[in-house]
Amino acid sequence: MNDVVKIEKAAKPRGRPLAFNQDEALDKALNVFWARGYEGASMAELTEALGINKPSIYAAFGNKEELFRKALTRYTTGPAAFVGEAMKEPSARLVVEKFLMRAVEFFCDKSTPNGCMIVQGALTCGQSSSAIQQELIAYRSRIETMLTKRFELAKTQDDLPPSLNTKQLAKYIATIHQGMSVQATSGATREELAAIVEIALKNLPV
Amino acid sequence: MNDVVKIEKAAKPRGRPLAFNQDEALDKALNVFWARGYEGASMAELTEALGINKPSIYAAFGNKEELFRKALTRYTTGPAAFVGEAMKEPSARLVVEKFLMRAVEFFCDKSTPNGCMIVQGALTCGQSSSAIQQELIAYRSRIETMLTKRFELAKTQDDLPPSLNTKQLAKYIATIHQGMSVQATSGATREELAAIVEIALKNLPV
DNA sequence: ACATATTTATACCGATTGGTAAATAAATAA
DNA sequence: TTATTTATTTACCAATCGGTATAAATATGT
Repeated sequence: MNDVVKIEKAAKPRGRPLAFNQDEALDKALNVFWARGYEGASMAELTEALGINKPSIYAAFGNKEELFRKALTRYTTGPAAFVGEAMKEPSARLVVEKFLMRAVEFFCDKSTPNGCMIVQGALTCGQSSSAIQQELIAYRSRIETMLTKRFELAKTQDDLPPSLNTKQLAKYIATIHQGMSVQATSGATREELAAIVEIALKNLPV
Repeated sequence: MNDVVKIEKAAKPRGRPLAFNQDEALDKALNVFWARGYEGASMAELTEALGINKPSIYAAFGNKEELFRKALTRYTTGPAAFVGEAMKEPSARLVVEKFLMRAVEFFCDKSTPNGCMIVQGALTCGQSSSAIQQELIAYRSRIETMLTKRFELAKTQDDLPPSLNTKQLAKYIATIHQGMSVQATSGATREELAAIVEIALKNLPV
C-alpha cells in the first residue's frame, strides 16, 4: 500500500517551477562548447545562448566544469551516439566504414558545429582546465579501446587475420578520425572528407 | 663614400641597451604558445617564462597577437622547417615518408611540447581570437598546397600516375599529420605514431 | 490567508585578463 | 657634465573571468 502511494504520488514540486527545459538548455550549452571549446566558451556567452540567467544555470548544473561534463554526456549519448552503434556492424570493415563515414556526415552537418567536441574541446588550454583536458583525452582513448576490442572480436570470427596488431589498427583509425575533425573545423567539405575515408579504407587488412 | 660610411657605421644604439636577447625570448614565448595554445597562454605565464617584464615584451613585440605571430614565424623557420625540406625529396613517396616520419620525431621530441603548434594553437577559441584561428587555418592550408604542388610536379616526372587526384592525396596526408598531432598531445609514443605512418604509407599510389 | 519552498532577476564579488602611464636606470652624444 | 635616448621597474588601468548574495516572484501545503 505504501508502495502504491509512493508510485501514485506524482510529486508535484513545492516551490516556483523551473522556467526552462533542462534538456533544451543543455543542448544549447552543448552547441556553444562544441563550437568554442571549454575555455573559449564564456559563461556570458553561455547564459546568452541558454536564454536564462547565470544563477539559474549554476542552480541547475553546478558550475562551468559540471555544465561541460553534462553537455559532453549529452553529446556522446545524442549526436555522437553513432560511434557506439558503428561497433555493432557485422564485420571489421563495415565497422570502420560506418564509423568513419558517419563521422564525415556528422562533422560536416550544417545544423551543428563542425568537427568533434571530444577532439577540440580542450586540446590546448590554460593550467586551470587541465582536468577537462585529461577527461577528453580519456574519452578519445575509450574510442580507441572500443575499436581495439571490436577488432579482437573480429579475430575470433576469422574476420581479421590473427597476426594483426589490433591496437595499431585502432590507433590508425582514430588518427584519421581526429585528423578529419581538424579538417572539418578548418572548412573541409563532406565530399573532401569522404574521399579521405575512401583512401584510408584501402589499406584495411580485409 | 657615403655608402661606405653607412655600411661601416655599426649604428651603436642610442639609449639603454636591451637586457635580454630577443630571439631567446621569442623561443621561450614559442614554447609557451606551443604547449598552451594562443588563448591558453596568459601574458602572466609568458612574462614569467621570458623572465622579463610586461612593458618590455610589449615594447619589443607589440601585443599578444603579434608576439604569437612572431613566435609562429620562428616555429615554421626553426623546429618546423623540416616541412619545407621534405618537399625537396626526389620522389613523391620519399616526400611523404620524410614529411610524416620527421613529423613523428618532431611531435614526440621530449625537449619541446608535444604535437603541432599550427594544429592546436587555436582550433577552438573565443570570438576575440578568431583572427589567429583563421591564420592558423591558412597555415594548414598552405602545407596542403605545398604537398599538392609537389605531387603535380611528380606527375610531370612520371613519378605519380596522371589520373591521380593530387589534392585528395595531399588532404589525406595532411589529415594523417593533423591526427598524429592530436595523438601526440594525448600522449602517443614515437613508436605508436611510427606504426601509423607505416600503415598510412601502404596506400600511396607508388 | 499565511507559511514554506524553490526559482527568478539584479546586482555584485574578488581574481584574472590584456595592456599602459609614470618614474627610474643606463647607455650615447655633445 | 649635461642633455638625450631608450629600457627597465613599479604600479596601475578598464574589461572580463567564473561565481554568488540578496531579494522579489511564483508555486504548494496547511
